Amino acid sequence: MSRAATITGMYHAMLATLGPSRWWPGDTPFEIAVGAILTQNTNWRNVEKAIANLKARDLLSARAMHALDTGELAELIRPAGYYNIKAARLRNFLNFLNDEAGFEIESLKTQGMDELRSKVLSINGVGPETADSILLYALEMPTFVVDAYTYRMMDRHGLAHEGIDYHGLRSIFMDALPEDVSLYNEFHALIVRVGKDWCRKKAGLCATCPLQPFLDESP
DNA sequence: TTCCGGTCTG
DNA sequence: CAGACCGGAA
Repeated sequence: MSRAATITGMYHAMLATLGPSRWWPGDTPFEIAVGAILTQNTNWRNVEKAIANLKARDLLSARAMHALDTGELAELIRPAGYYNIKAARLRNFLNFLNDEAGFEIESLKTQGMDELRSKVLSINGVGPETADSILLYALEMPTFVVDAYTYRMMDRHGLAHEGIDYHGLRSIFMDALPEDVSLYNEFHALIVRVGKDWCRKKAGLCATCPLQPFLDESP
């Protein structure tokens, strides 16, 4: 089976076993973008507490957050961890939104994806995973999100050569799949669920994993 | 007490 | 390349 067919098969196996994910957690594109930054190197549960702090004070808007000083913002997002550096990164993102979109994140949708992606990547504190999360989940643009779970899953299944970088792995998915926002959204969500519950960093639970049929040693 | 997870800087 | 940045779950 070709790698592309295998990847497609893994998607259908995960979807059949786990059901649809209904991602991304977030009520608005802006909230989703904030969540994408807060979740860097952090479990989503911690991010939810930080988002709740902002919501409880009616501060979950670009203008309101921009008006906070970085120290206040840091305290509010404290539960997400790395709160000092993330406050600075959020500020960089808010400045970008102000300059590029007049604080209206959805106005970014009029830009071409590749051009916008490189602009977002140029924000200090926004790396490739965060950029793709914002483009895919907040702006509904067809870019594939790669994360630590994606690396691990592909490595364990022998589908990514050692030392492959972010964009190499992203290309594997985007070359194998049709350009489809809903598909990329659901695929990443399923990978996260499998990564957390089966393809764990230590002691992967391969025997009961939805992707067990795709392991090399399996029949 | 250890484990887990992105990005930047040195 | 390694180190810095953090909280919460296991």
